Amino acid sequence: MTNAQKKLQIAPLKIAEENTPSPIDRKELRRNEVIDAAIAVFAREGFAQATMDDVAREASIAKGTVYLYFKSKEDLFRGAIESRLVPVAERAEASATDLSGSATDLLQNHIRWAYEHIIAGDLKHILRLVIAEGPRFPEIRQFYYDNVLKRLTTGAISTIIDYGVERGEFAPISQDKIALIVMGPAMIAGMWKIVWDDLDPIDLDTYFQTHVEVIINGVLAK
Amino acid sequence: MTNAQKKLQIAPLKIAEENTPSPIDRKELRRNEVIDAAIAVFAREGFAQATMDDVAREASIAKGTVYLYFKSKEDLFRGAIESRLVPVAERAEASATDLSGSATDLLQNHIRWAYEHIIAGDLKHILRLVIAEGPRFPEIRQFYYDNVLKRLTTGAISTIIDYGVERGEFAPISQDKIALIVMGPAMIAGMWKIVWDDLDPIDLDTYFQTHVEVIINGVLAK
Amino acid sequence: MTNAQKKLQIAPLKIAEENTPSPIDRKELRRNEVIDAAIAVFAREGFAQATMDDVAREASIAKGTVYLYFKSKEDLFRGAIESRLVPVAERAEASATDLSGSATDLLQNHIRWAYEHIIAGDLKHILRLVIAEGPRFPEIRQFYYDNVLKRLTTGAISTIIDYGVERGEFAPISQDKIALIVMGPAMIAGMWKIVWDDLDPIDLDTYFQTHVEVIINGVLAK
Amino acid sequence: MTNAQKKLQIAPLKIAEENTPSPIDRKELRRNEVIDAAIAVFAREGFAQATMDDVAREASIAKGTVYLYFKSKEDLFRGAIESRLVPVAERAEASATDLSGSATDLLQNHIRWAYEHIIAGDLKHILRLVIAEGPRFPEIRQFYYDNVLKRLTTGAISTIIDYGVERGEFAPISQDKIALIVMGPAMIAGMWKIVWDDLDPIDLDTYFQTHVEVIINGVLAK
DNA sequence: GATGAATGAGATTTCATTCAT
DNA sequence: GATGAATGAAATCTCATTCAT
Repeated sequence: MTNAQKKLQIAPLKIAEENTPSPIDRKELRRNEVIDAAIAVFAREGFAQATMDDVAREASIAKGTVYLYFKSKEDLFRGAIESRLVPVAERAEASATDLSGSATDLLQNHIRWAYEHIIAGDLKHILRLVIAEGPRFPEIRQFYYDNVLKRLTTGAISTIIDYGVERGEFAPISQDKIALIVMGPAMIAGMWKIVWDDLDPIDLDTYFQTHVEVIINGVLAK
Repeated sequence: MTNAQKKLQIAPLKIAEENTPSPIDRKELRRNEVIDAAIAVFAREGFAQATMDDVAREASIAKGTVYLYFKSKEDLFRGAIESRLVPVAERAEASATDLSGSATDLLQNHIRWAYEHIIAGDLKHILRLVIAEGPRFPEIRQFYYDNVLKRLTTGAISTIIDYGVERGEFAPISQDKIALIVMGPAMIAGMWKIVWDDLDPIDLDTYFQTHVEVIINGVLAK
Repeated sequence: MTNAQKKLQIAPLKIAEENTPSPIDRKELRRNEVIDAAIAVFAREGFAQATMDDVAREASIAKGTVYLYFKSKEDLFRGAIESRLVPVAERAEASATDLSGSATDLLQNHIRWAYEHIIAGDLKHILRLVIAEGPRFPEIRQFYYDNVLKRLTTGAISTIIDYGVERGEFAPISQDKIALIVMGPAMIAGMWKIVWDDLDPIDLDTYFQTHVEVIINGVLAK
Repeated sequence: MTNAQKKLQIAPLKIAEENTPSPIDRKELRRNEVIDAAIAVFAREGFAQATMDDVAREASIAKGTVYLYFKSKEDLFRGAIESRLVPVAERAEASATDLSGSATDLLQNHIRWAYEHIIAGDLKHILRLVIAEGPRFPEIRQFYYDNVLKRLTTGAISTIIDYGVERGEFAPISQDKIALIVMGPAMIAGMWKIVWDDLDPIDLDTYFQTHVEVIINGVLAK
């Protein structure tokens, strides 16, 4: 693509539609506000300790209103977590498609992506909630497995590893949970940031560097 | 009474009476029973969802009896977790004293120890409880940090790594949380066994093997 | 819309709807219902023996509803007693303003007022509750002192006595608790009516007569 | 009685019997210790708030031991109060026997006695307990009435007043509760000392003086 | 007789959920 | 649709009473 072409390419105007959104959009919008509030409260308090009042207050609505969008507290918990995981799942899906070039680079980029989007962002709280409440919420546990962990273990990372092994770039590894070994240090860093960071903070940049070095050295063919 | 008489006085044989322990022992014993029950219930239900009735029923005692040993549910939670961590802390303390021979072997043994005692045993539940409830229980978070994590990060593993680096056996690594990177895969495997093992089980033996291989290759000097 | 139109716009008549009070009024109303029930129950059972269930049942509402208006049983006790004392305090305040004419008449009227409003009415129960629970409720003790007893001892009666002494109508008396001596017989009659009246009833009319005669004879200058 | 006689009158030696009292005495002794502890605790906490543990601790015995002497908390309350009232009742009985000399003096001495033994001593706490709990303990209410109030209203004071009226010393008064009017200021002073004395203390000496002056002036014939 | 661990009924309080306005 | 007052089931915790030692 030349510069000339670039200049001609004009994105369509994004006109901010401030005026009344359609009823459906409005409902969707409000639902999302409730979810945002719910995630904030659940992350802060945990599922059992959080109250519907907390959620309503966080969303600046009345308690009864929450029940217009979710039929129970459990339903809200499931809905909130699931809605947050969908984008991750989609991106995770997309990311492992083009297997080309250095497997080392692919792996490193993938780990970086996890740090940037999960560990440094809000999604680490979802992981913690699932670890904390998963045993009591089979649906959530299942959903997290289907959308995150399965994609991790049988998808993305696992695929890259296989690709690296095929190329002779990585040592031969036959371990269906290799993705957990590769990503474990990142996940634990996320938990640490939530629970212990104020006692003894992790510097994510250097931690990430060391993590990548150790793991990639660890899988490289000798 | 004369000295002669004194000398003749022979203390009666102390026959170990197994059936009636001293009151102090009995109290300690009962306290431990309550703790065992509490750990089981908290591991199953989480702190907030667990009820004192559950704990009492698990220990086959009346609800009020629990309050003879712990003054509140929170106190029971703290007491139970702390009592379970003391032995770990002590063993962890002792384990890193003799730095001799191959750093690789030392490291491998240490990782094996963690799998055998924490991941394969009950202690993984403690880790999960601390991740789940830590933010709401500063004392527990602190206690876990002081007795487990600090010993892990600044003690044991960290010491072995330094030793390996000095010997030229390991590549130079300067990362204060290296222990987390080294142990992360094990910790996450523990969480997995609690939450997702029935959906997709981890074979701990082979997982451990791969974990050790990758990590030790990862830290070895080239 | 033009100005002309605006002028023609006439606000609809506000017909006082007695059946649907404003939300604020309703809330205040309900709060008062709870207080009425609470006073009845506390007077009957005392603070410690009264249960929140009793109060709720007396008010014909659910147990939880009481907690919408008072955050604890103690709070309800304080709130109920204080709300009952405000009118007394206000009237007591107003009553001692016009010092004119016979001090004897003023004093007699004041004692009569106490019999009519405190001893014959419900307020004697408040006095009993404060005597019974005061030591454990510093705030209530203080509140009763500030609003009733201080006004009695340094206000009202005390002022009338001083006025009578100045006029030469009463014998010189210097006793800061004279009001207690003057009102003591009435207060004790109130306690009697609550505790022993069914065993041996007091005829308040003649008791009041004798009380006034003795006390006024007692303070008159000879 | 002459001085000589006085000197000759020698009280018998009171030999302290430190060695094991008879079983019956010992039981009585222990029972009294429990009662002392109970009175102290009930006075401090009220009936409902006091716990059997408090009483046992105050008496330095085990909780179960209290039940060897009293079959329930209510029984202990009744027993403790009644045991404390017996001496008062007996003395009150004895005190009104010799009607001779000035009725004014008799009355004054009787009021003084009340201040010295009831208001300044511990017995004011019994009065408060009966006012506080009487409605819920018919037996106690009855007992206090029979042993204290009836003797007060139909006995002692009442008799002195009648005697004074007959002598022409007192104005004619026909009021069966005159004793309450006469003693009311003292009783209220007792309640004040328990509940409000730290906020605004009563000086009992001058209060007593004024009380006597006002009441005796109040009943004197003009 | 004395102990104090154990009991369990009953109290206070919370909070998810409903529903009249 | 939105509200928030009302509900009542269920939780924590207390404590009078019992009873094995």
